[in-house]
Amino acid sequence: MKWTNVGEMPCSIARTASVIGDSWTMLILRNAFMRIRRFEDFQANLGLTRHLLASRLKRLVSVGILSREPYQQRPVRYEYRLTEKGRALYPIIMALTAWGDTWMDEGQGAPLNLQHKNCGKLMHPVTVCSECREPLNAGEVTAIPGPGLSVAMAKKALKATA
Amino acid sequence: MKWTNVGEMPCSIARTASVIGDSWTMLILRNAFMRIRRFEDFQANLGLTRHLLASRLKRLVSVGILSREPYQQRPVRYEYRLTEKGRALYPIIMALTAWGDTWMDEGQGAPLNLQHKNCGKLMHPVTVCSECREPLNAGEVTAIPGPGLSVAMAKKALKATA
DNA sequence: TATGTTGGTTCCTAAACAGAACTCAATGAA
DNA sequence: TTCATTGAGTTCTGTTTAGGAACCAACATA
Repeated sequence: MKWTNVGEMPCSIARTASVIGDSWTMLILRNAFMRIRRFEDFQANLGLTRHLLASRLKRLVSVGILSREPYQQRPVRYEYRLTEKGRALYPIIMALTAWGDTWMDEGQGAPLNLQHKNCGKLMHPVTVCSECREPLNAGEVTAIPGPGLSVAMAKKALKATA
Repeated sequence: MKWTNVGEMPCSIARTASVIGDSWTMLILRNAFMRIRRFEDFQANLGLTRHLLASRLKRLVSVGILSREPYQQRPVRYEYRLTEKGRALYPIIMALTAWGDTWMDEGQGAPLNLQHKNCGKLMHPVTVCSECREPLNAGEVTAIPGPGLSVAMAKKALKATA
């Protein structure tokens, strides 16, 4: 299967990965969350090729994660900002950070400590159940077919008939 | 910069992305969390090339996210299981799922609903502050240089001198 | 007029990927 | 005994994508 088709799978992880699963894309987003907005700044910070940066930014704009807006006229220059959809990726960024801090620190502690502005304390992100607020662990969650799945199945059946 | 060097950046997201940032890798891990363990099953489920699957599994084993263990002798056959380090990726998988459910459902609702075994309710994962337990949003967290950063900086300085 | 800034694009080469076939060892069935 | 099957890969052959560097366009500054 080509990577291009993965986004069509009836799986939220596949769909998410099809959009941000690319390696550089995650780092671009991390920089976006750190208030980096301009082409040159992304490039300088990440050191990826300009070519690749241009293509990734274009894709993120096309899926609505970033918006491209002029910040000056004459000459007109654009900057890339997270949209609401983009800002909603924050828990993913947090989860990546937390895992890296714990498991990839090479025994030297986290490169960055996190402080929650609201409560003022040094913290780390925790993923909890929306209902009982207990932390979630692997194996504690059951997946039940949802509305999006039956739609996808119906589509697939239709395709097979045609 | 080559993608290979990204893992050396003093950034937990870069380090995490260097390991699981690859598109197929995330889907392999999702399957691993769904109790898929064997080469053929991964391949049938994901439809990626055998070549690529082999290389991704090898990498995941080498970084300690999966372990490769024989499940039978004569002929000896191996299966891939999440290690503790691998199971710790669960919040990332959850965060990806939650975002996909909300933003990539194509208006048809989530493909899968999630039920928390412990409390029995349909739920979605929420990322909260470990200290005050409030949900975290973009812009509410400040990053402060941590121990891992100074170590990385010192190393870099040393390299530049040499 | 020369130089710099920003945000890209073009070109060439090197690496990675998709798809299919092939290997190998052990079993099972005819 | 011979043939087919299973599981876990590896090899082969194009096609895509990535990396690196140079180039372009529109203005601004000296």
